[in-house]
This record gives sequence, structure tokens and C-alpha cells, in this order.
Amino acid sequence: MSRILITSALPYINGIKHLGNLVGSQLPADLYARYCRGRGHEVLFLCATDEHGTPAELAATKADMPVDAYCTQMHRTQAKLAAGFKLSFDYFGRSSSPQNHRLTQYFAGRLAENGFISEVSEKMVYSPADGRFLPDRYIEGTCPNCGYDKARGDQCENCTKQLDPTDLLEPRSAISGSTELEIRETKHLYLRQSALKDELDAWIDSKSDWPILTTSIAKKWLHDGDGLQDRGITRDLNWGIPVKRGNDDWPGMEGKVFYVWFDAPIEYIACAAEWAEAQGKDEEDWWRWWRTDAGAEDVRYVQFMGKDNVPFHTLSFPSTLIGSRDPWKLVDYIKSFNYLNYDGGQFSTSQGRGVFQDDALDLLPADYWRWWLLSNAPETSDSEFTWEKFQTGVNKDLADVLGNFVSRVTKFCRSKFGTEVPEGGAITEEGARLIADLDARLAAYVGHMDAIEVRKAAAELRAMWVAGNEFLQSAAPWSSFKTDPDRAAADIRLALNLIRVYAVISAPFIPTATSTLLEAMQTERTEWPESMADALTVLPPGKAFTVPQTLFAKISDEERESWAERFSGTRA
RNA sequence: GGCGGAGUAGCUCAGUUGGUUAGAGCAGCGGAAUCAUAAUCCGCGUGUCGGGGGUUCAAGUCCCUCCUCCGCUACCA
Repeated sequence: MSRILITSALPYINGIKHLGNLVGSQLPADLYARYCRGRGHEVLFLCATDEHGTPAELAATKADMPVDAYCTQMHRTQAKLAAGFKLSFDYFGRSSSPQNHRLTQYFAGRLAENGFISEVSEKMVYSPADGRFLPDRYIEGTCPNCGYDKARGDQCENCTKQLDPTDLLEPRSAISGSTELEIRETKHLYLRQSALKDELDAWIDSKSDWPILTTSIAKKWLHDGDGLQDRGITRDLNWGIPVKRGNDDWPGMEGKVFYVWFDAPIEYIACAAEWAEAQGKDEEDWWRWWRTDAGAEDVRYVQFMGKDNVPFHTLSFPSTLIGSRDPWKLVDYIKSFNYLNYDGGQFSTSQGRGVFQDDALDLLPADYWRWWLLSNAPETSDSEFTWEKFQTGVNKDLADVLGNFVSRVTKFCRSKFGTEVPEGGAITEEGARLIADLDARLAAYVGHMDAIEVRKAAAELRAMWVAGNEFLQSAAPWSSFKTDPDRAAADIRLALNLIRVYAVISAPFIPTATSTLLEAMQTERTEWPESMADALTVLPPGKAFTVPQTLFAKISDEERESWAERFSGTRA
């Protein structure tokens, strides 16, 4: 047994997330967490809401709420949705927690002590009408290159030219529209990543097992142009973690807060502290996950995220940890995902395009979404959600192959032998073949899950469901029952046991169905199967069971059409 | 522009370090079976492996070049 620390990228607080966000980090992280627990490993699976920054303030303003109250409410909403999707976080924290305030300030202090913080004076755009400094992206104007009148301060979306806010003609605030903008001088802290470049480079070099996509992004940032650039880690905002140097005030930094990309990854650690506190545990209980001087040297730490998050997890956050010169645990493996598109375009939170978590759960139970999204996860390239693919995939895999297997086995047994596992007969030739086939497939499944190859794992799991149907077809107990009831009994006994095995090995993908099946088979034996021959005898002759309700109802063409219609536009 | 990813059967994709007749699922066609959610199982593919050139006894797999799509490009997160 080993110990595995798993974190999912933190969902941002400013609204309900869509299915693309779900499949890019939280869902595969949950798959892996459930699998590792199933294999008997000790797992700490953490996630939290990322709550600071300008978009949170604007969303709160729009909702006509104080930003802290808005975040509290939205955190509760996201937590409820996560529970709805059966995400098995050990703790779902908040980057605004007191624990994260303390840790973030602590890290800033350590980095300063070690000479990795510099203070830089710079000129930023200030909008008196909005009462705030404006990030580049929140300044709009006319592009000096192409004349597009809604170019943003960082880039023109029309001609893709990179801009500085001062390049814009007739600049205005994207928030209020005010054209009364001033340039004000302000001082900020910079994380001197450039001073850690060689250490980061060596660390990345040591990760030969990481996907090329991940290391190439990191390498590019390390070596492109003048190399890794220092990064501003403070902002002139109200909502955030006040800039302090450990417990001390930071002269000249009054009224400023840390930048979200500085404090958000630290929440991975603070979340463990939140978890410990909520469990009534002590500091040493979460240090053993995060401090290599306190037990974490044998922890395997795996992060899940969309590809857009990779630079921050390969460079910025490691800079924070390494620069502290404390023995914090660094990530061992980064699993990153491409994007899920929606019916020919992108999912978009800001444009309300696609299917959102709350809508999805209104339509169908979590297992439907979990199965389809995971078995079609955008691992090698972007993938696409369409209602037709979703309907076909779910109906075929879950209803026809798995659900119907359970139905035909339990109902056949009930009608011929009653609702107890039948006795008599011995393993048949078909049964032996099934066991050998399943042993080989289980090994492949485990290999894919260990490697976090999500689609391949799903395909192998499905192949195991198919193997059950093949077995029934060739053993044909409905036929042998007439001439050799003991033979039929032995085959059905095996098939009933297979239902329990399916429940156990399918749990990472479809945990609700697992519960239903275990309940129907009236067993609590959920240990991971080592040998199929043994695992398929766990339910002994005479053991009572019940015929479960339809495991997965099919999605009808009418439903599919109405959903496709309903979600074709954008939502408010 | 730079960096990266992708381009394989009607559709979605696998194809490890180059090596027997290029695979799977879905859809389609034919058949078997009738226990089951009209579900299941079996059989059926002459695909210019994006175009062109090259290396090699041998290339989807390596090299060069061109084309198309997508992502990232550092103060939105």
C-alpha cells in the first residue's frame, strides 16, 4: 500500500462550471482517487474553489452581493454540484480560508528571506470611475493595427496582435465604459523565478515520464526569449489575501493583495490543513502529506488540470515551493487534458454556451455523465460532445451491455432457480474461458488505470462487460437448463458473481451503479479482485439476492432532440 | 510570428523502440439465439494511414517539404 496525494485544478468561483471544466480536471482526478482507494492505497484527494481576483469581484457586483458573501454562496453551490457528480474529495476547501491566508503570507515571507522577492515600481492604468486599477484585459479600445473597436488591452481579438493598454486608441474601461483613465505609479512584489531557473530546469529534466505536452510547455517558458521571467505576485485589489511578510506588515504594500495565481496553488497545501482541522486532526497529520521531513517522502503526488494550467503548475508553484527552501513535497506526475468542445464550438462560461453542471444533473444521474465524459476524455487532442454521441455511447455501453447483462442474469435466475445463488455443478469449459479472459483484461485495465490512461481504461472495462455477454451467449444456460440443470446452475452462479465483480471494478467510473449492484447482490465485499477464479466465488450457493431496478434507462430520441434544442443557444 | 498538438475505415479514435495480410467501438449489411432494458452474440472493411520527396531489405511508424485544423503565447483565471 502506498500513499497518494491527488489534487484537481481549482474551479474558479465566478459561476457554475460546464462539462468541459468537469472533464478536464475534477472528474479524472476523482476516477483516479476512487481507483487508488479501491486498490487499497491511502489517498488524500483535495480540491477547493479559487476565489480571489477581479472576475470574482465583478461577478459579485453583478449579483449585487458583497464579494465574500458571494463566494460563500457560490462555494456552497459548487460543493453541492460536486457531490451531485459523486466527486469524492476528502475535503473541498476555499482559497479564501484562514489557513490559506496564513500559508500564503508565510510563503511570501520565506521567499523574501531567501532573496526571491523583488519590489518593482510600475505604471498601471487606474479608473477613477471604477475605483480600481484595471488589468490589461479590462481595458478596451480601438486597435491601432486593424481598427477593431473592441480590442482588449492585452491583445486584439480581431487581428490577434499583441498590445499594451497604452497602444489602444480611445481606451475605456471594459467594466464601466469610462474613458477617464489615468496612469498611476504603483509598487508590486515580483517572484524572482529567473533566479530559480536552473533548479526548475533540472527538476523538469528529471521528469522523463511526463507527457511531452507538459514538459514542452515548461521548457518553452524556461528557454524562450530571455528565459523564465519574474512574475508579479501582488495586485491593487480589495478582495484577496493581504500582502504580509509572514506575520509582519510589509511596508509599502498596504492595501494590496496577493495575485490569485500566487495564492491559488498554495491552497492545495492549505486545503490539507483545512481538512485536518475539520477532522479534528493536528498539524502533523497533514504535514505527513506535504512535508518530506514529516513523512511525505514516500507520498506520490499527482495533479490533474487542463492544459492551460500547465505553466503555473510546472514553474510558478514549484518556484514558490523550491524558493521557500523548506522541504515541501513537489508534484510527481501531472496529468493534463485538452478541451472538450460542444457541438462544433467551444464550451463557454462567459457566453453561457454548452451544458452546465446544474443542467446536466437535472437531466440525468451522474453516472451517465461520468461514463460518457471519461470514456471520451480529451487526452490526446480536443474531443467533442454532441447529443447524438452522448445518447449512443450511454445507451450502448451502460444500458445494453452492462445494464442488460445484470437484468438477463438476475431475471433468468429468478425464474429458474429463485432469488438465491444456485448450487450444483462445477465450472464449465465456457466458465473457465471467461475467467482466463477476464484475468487478462483485468491486468490490462489495471495497467491503464495505473498509467492514468482514461479512455483506454474505459475501453478495457467495457470489454469486460462484453465478455460477460459473450459468456452467456456461448454457455446458453437457458438451453442447458432443460437437459443439465446443474450445468446451468454453475454458469449462472458464475454470472451472478460477475455482477459483484463488475460493481467493484466499475466503481471509479460509475459509483452509483456500483452501490445499486452491491445492494442487489446483498454483499459488502468490495475488495479489489486479485484472481478472477477467487473473486467469482465470493457469493456462495444459497446466498440471497434481489433483482435490481433497471440500472440505466435509455435516452430516447425524443429526449435527445428536446435537449439538443434546449441547449442549442446560450443561457442567461 | 514562436512553441506545441492533431490530420488513419461513413463517424469517434488505437496503433509501443520502423518488421507477418493496418486495428477497436459506433453506424451499415447478413446470420444465430430468444434468458434479457427489441437487449445479446457471430460474420462481413480494395482505407491513396493529409499531399510530395527521401533514408531503409522493410515506414502510418524516421528525415525534409508543403497543406489543413486546434491549443498556448507569460497582469482573465
